[in-house]
Amino acid sequence: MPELPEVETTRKGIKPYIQDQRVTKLIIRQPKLRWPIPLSLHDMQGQKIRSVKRRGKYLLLETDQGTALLHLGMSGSLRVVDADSAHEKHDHVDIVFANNKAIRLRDPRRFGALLWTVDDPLQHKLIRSLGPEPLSDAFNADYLFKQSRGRTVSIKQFIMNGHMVVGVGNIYACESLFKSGISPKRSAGKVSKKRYETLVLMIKEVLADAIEQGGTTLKDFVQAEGKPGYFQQQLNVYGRMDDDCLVCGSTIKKITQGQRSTFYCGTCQR
DNA sequence: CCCTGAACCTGACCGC
DNA sequence: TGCGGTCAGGTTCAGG
Repeated sequence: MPELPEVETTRKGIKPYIQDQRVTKLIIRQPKLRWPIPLSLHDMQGQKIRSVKRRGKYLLLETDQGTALLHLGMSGSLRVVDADSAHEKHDHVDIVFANNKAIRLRDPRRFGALLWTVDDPLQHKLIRSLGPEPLSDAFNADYLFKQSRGRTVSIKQFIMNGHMVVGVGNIYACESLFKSGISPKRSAGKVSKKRYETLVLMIKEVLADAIEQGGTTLKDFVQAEGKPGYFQQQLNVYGRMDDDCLVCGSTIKKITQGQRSTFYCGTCQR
């Protein structure tokens, strides 16, 4: 489910409820996520949330004693609920706060993660080697062009690689390439500098627009307060196989790249 | 280092 | 209604 805009939407949604709030209780109904939830996470109890940050698709809940790292995987969502409200299937964790609110992690497929680190979270193994934030100045055409030289992978898989740039998942990779007029099949190493200029701009534009719209709700993404996102109304190619291209009218195609579906317009994208 | 494909897991949907 | 196959918004890891 969640790419960067959905995670950022979630971050913004939970922050007002938990910033400076003290964790009173941790309820772990299912510890088996991508990795087991560590017992040390209980050290979070009694701590105040000092900041609610995001790095790539990871949420960082910082306290004085350590930081919770939270990833939503493919099917995860976080909602703010009343602490005593009834949980449903796949509601694996509640982090309960002194204000009687809780953030509740639901993740049917359990590809998400919830970890605890007492060290600098940015130096954590999973975070350390991540590429730049797509909306930062560090993510620019010079950088991406240099990284791409000599690489034979498709441009689509290249921009989805979190070590190159974080946060660009399957939907927004497809959409950014469409807006850039670049074929998803082209080798990353053969894309010109000029086209990387465009691509970087389009990635930034698509992600920023999606954040403004509260993310994309395909089936079950919800914001922290339970509302869906609205960016799906602006999708040009994702999920539109056999539909007409909104720009040129030709038929949108679907192929598989790196075990993921890619949607594109063979006329607009070269 | 680079690339590819398996693995992790559940649920929805489709065709028979 | 049931059954099997396919697909799904992510990422790590093993092997070549």
